[in-house]
Amino acid sequence: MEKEGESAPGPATGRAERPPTIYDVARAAGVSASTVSRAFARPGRVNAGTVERVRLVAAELGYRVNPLASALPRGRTSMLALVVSDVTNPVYGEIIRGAESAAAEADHVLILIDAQESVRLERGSLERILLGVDGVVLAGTRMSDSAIRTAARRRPVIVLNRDVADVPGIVLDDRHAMRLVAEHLAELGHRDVLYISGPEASWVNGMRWSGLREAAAALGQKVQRVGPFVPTVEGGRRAASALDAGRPTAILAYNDQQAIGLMRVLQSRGIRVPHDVSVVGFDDIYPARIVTPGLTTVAAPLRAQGEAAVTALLSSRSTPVPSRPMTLPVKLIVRGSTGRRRPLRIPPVALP
Amino acid sequence: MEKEGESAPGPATGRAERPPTIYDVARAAGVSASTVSRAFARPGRVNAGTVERVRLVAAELGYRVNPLASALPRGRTSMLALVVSDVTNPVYGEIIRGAESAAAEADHVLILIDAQESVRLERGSLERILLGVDGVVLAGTRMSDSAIRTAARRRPVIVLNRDVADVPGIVLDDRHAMRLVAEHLAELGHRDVLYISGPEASWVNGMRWSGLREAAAALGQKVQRVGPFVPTVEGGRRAASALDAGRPTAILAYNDQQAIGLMRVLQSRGIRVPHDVSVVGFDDIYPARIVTPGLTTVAAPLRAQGEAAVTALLSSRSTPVPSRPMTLPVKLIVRGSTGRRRPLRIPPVALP
DNA sequence: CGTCACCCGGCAAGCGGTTGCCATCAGTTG
DNA sequence: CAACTGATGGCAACCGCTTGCCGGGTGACG
Repeated sequence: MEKEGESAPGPATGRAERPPTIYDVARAAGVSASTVSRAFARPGRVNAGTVERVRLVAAELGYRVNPLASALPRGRTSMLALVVSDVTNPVYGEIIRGAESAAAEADHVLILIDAQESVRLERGSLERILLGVDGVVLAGTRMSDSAIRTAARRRPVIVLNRDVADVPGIVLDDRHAMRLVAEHLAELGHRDVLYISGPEASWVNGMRWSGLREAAAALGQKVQRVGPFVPTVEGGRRAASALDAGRPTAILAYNDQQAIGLMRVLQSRGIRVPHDVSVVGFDDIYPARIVTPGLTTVAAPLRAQGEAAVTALLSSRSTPVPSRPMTLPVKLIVRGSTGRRRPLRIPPVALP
Repeated sequence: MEKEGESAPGPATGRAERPPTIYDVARAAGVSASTVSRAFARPGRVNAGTVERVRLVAAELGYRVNPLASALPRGRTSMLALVVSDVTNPVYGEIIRGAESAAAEADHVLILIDAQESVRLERGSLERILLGVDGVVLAGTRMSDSAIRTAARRRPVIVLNRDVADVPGIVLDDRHAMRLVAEHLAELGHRDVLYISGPEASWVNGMRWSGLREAAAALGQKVQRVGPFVPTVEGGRRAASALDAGRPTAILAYNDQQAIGLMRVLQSRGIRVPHDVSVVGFDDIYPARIVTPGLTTVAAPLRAQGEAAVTALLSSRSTPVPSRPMTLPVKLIVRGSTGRRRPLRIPPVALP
């Protein structure tokens, strides 16, 4: 692709003209179309000299193999899809990166679909491209288990952070994460923890809540939860209004976005973090380290998750579906938003 | 390997089996394949009752039109590509949203390509999908003008924030933006402004710098610039080391990411923003409003830009290429990072 | 010098839809 | 009642590329 036969015959800069096909190249090179095809698809099958000649002529003509046409008989497109529930969520940035690089390495292109938090849109887009790709990674999908299974029956699918029967998945060790959080808070003296729920349809939300309860129970902490709230900064802001409930000294949000939104409202109300209340997030997205104070949060190996997803997808043609999803490790990143427990004084607040 | 002519509209949850084609549906519905094709592609062309019957049978069989197969003879895939230089940059979030919704409205799917700041990857991916989509939006591309033109010759292309001859583009009113910034700073008494450069290859970087110089000259301000620095938070951090140069009382960064990185370093050095120095960004990405102090920045109509790009792309088949790129308006969002000029005292700093 | 295993290029049958063109057929029109 | 028209469905030729199969040409081997 660096040679780039820029010397295209059609100097017109307007719209596309009919691009050359293998037949055009074949004629110009004095060989048959099959030879041209082979020269590109399986060079070893053709005499080296012929390959070179064909390639040369092709370059002169500005020929490129038409991916659609070649995908049809082959049955494979060399394209993978990554469906995310919301591209504007920084969590996906790293996942995308990981997936993209693994795909590139395997000589596939990764196409990204943004569901914009809409199940309808998600299903629609998925439906449209499903047959056009070699496999799909579902990240943060809002679709039902059965819808996911239906898709998985038609093309290899791998789900992130969710356990769908018969569909391979990659999840985080939420249970362990919750233990880390509970222990950290316990060490700081916190005995009342509030959990801010994410979407009800979220599998991880359930995992985190039950993991937190379990860990807290083992440490003698009391936990409560409020929600659900949307997994965005705005959701965190809204959650602030539920704070009087339970008088927690520490709050764990479903994700960093919520935690950040929450902190902002608290601070604007004069409630100091972590002096008056500690806040913990989940994901360790970039903004978590630029807010003041820095957000204590659970770091997930997002990039690795993206890579693993694509790798698993590509190997799934040969490997049988493992019955249990792959679990990735997490760690706690302690920053400024958590501190020693203080006498509580959170006044009831209401949204403006 | 999938000949396996087993019976089975099989409920198996394994890998994909050979999906039904229009021929299968045709046989089951007692019509010809063309009728099935038309029942989906142009329902008006077939008797309403027949359409319904075909659709019913198709649903039972689980038939879906194969997008690849239908795209081949039609020459159109109903897919548009949006190539961004770096998905993790929040700027693109809104652009993607806008593009996505405009595409969805036109019944197209938007596929996203992340160039990961790599020209090689960008060209490679573009090359791979160019013939597989109906058009491409290039956002923040690092490719050369000639490479862009070459692509534009093969498929409709539209560039964002760049003016490439013969290729339609959508840019922001950088000149006006710079005037707004200069005036705002002038009102606050600033007479020395430092511009932090973005990538040299960036067209907008040049536009902004010249726009700033022009506006500043008209207001009797002195401007200097340092750089280039990468357009990320990290780039902003690095730029902090160049601050002693020129002793500015106000700094304009290439984008918000840099501005944020810069602010963080300044603050960690005990330099107060805006008390000691004012900072202005560009783009108005989400983090700009969650940092402390809030970042004064130029707001670009990103979403509208994404929408306009797709709209222009879809209509480009009929409309000739406008000689001048479309220009979108901008406005200045004043937050806490800019304030009245104070007696200067920025000590030289060096990176750790 | 006859055989045989390769090497190589060509032929042609698809892959799954789309669509121009034609044949029907029923309903109109004069 | 004949000529005419519009609605429908089928036929078959692609779209551009892949690939199983075939056969001529060669060098190696016996």
